[in-house]
Amino acid sequence: MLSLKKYLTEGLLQFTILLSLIGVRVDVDTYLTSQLPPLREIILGPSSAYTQTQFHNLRNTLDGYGIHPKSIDLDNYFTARRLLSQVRALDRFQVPTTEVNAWLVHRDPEGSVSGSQPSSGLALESSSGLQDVTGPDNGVRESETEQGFSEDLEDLGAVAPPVSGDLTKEDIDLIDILWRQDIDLGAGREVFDYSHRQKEQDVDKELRDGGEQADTWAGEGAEALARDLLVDGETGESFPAQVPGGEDQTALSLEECLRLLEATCPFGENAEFPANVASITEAVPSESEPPALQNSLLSPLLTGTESPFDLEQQWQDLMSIMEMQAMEVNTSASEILYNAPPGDPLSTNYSLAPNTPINQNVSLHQASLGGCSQDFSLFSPEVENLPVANSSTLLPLVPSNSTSLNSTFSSTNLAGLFFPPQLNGTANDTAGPELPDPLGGLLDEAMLDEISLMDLAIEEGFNPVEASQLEEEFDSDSGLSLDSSHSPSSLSSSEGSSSSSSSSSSSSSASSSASSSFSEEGAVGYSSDSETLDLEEAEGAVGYQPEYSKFCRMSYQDPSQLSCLPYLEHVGHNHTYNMAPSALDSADLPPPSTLKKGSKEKQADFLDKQMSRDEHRARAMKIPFTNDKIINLPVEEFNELLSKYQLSEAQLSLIRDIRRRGKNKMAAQNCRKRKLDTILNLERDVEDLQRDKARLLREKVEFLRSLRQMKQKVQSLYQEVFGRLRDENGRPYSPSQYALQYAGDGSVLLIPRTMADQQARRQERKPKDRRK
DNA sequence: GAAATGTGTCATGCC
DNA sequence: TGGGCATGACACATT
Repeated sequence: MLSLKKYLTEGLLQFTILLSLIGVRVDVDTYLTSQLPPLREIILGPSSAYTQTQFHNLRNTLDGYGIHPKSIDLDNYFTARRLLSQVRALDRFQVPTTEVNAWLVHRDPEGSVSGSQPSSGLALESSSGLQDVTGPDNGVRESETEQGFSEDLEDLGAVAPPVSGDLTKEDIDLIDILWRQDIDLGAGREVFDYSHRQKEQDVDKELRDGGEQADTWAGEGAEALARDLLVDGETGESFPAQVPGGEDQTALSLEECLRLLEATCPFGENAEFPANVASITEAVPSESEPPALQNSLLSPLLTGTESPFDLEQQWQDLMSIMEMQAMEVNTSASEILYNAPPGDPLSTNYSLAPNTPINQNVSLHQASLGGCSQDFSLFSPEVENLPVANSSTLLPLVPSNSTSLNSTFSSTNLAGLFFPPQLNGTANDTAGPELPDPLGGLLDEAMLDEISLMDLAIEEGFNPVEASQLEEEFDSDSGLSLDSSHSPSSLSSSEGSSSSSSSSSSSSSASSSASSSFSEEGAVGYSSDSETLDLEEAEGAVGYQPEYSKFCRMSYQDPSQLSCLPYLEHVGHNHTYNMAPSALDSADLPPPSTLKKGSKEKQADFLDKQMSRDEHRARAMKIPFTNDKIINLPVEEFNELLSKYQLSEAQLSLIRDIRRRGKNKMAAQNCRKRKLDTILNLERDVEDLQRDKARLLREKVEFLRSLRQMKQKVQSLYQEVFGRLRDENGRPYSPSQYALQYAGDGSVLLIPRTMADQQARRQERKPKDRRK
């Protein structure tokens, strides 16, 4: 999440500045797809909703087991997790909007990427920007890009005031947003102001001189904070007010980007994405074909038997494939994307789907890559030699009974999905448009299978947003509530409560909550009406040892660092699922040094606040053993323990309640943990299924391509054979009167066209009947 | 102040 | 039958 945040922020800022420099107003929110969190959240930090659930999600992941959420080792874990997810992401095809932006900015300088390169189909397969996003060297490139942005941003942060003089108001606003982000990360705007920081240090010095020993931690914390602010550990941003050469770098970066924009300006104005393929084809540098040749595009395979199609279903099929591409198309999918057969409308739509993230920035795409022609040039070179199957030329060539199909497809060029232009392009004049389709039935069957496959895929519709969110969840290292407790506000409030007497606001609130719960419990029959919270009395309880088991219960592995800090005492959530009580006990023991500092009263007050209600009750009832024992001892030992003491009925009742509640509490924790595990497992399963689905769809596309190639071969052979046939007079047969018929034994027969049509119709009915 | 989330507790059912 | 566990539901605290 942080990397996304950083990446988005940096990319958006730089890009918006560039656009604003050329007078284009940018509403950055519109560039965010639904799979990204709101811009505000990305810039200002994740919401609490995200931060709170991270513990469980991470802890419950396979490699997250054993790491306590409050453990400082979690940082290492998060780092490892992030790296792991980056590695895993290598086989994903995800095109966040801003990544496309970065690709654009970095494409042009390489020079004229163009859509006119003859071998771009292959060349771009290895070097196209989209491929870069997921390619093996993606990490390197991305990091380079990120670094570039980061440097620029650092410079912006460092020298923003002088630069902003030349910037527009929007630029300043964006820089302001960045500052706010830094503020959110703990660095105030004044951090950028050297004089202000100096002032702050002076104030700190004064405070230290004042000799506030109780605030030692705060002073050190503030000092450390001030030190840390120089380099933000979270984002890697540097905040120093002066960075040598920073201004030059910024200027260079802006200049470079301006150059890019100048180069792409003509396309940049064309912000509107072409709504259909027809408009795209206009942009394609297509070679004009003579009408005769275009007429030959019609395949004899395209007989009326292939219509009518369910157009809506076809469209849904395409959308499902596009969805797949948007959600999770891995490298091989992108390979398909750019290796698809010429004119493959699937591929065309991959690039042009209005719902894909790429198209959010389509104008930019066009800007730097020379318009949509790039999309076509990405395919195999053959397509460039073909007239892009303009439906308007295709339309009249199709047999009359399929006009409905083509009239609908005419605007979208979808017909090519099932009627490959490549196939059409190889047709010769002799075959002509009126050649029969001897394989019509067979291929129809295949098509029907395709469609049913697509149906299957559509029914499994999945949400790309979820996958990305899931990844973000796994990747996020901002979910530590410890972090939130480090905030200045919590620091100050906890300081106040810890340094004050037992009547401090926080302690009184804790006490009041405890006492209120007593009365509440009393109302439901617990024998705790007369319980008091008098600590002195409790300490005098028979055999009662003030246990530290719940002292600083928020801590875990390093109590000396994390526990017992005053600012942690209001962290309400425990997150100690599955922790053995003994582990909790040993881990929760406060270091002696901490105990030395406070007076007895403070300790008692603190203990009092940390104790659970049942501990309060046990203390009040003078229960002679610890709650841990009550809860965790086996039944036999527990009964033995009870028999050792002379306990009143009320005490026994309380002990049994404590045991019951304690057991139930652990059970509830386990139950919740199991729930979370189940959810995570389900998420993983969904991911796996989505991956399988994407793979199947890719395979289907491959099969379609193979089928198309087979059709082409068959068509070529058909035309060749038919063209060589001569009647007894040595004249070629007319394709309007005769057709070749493939027999079951492999022989080929020349039959009258009428007969062939009848057979074709018969074969058309067969699959329909089978469907019924 | 509302919503989301975490936690403790109770009731209930099952083993 | 009692103990323990699992879980839904609820209340409350916290964010």
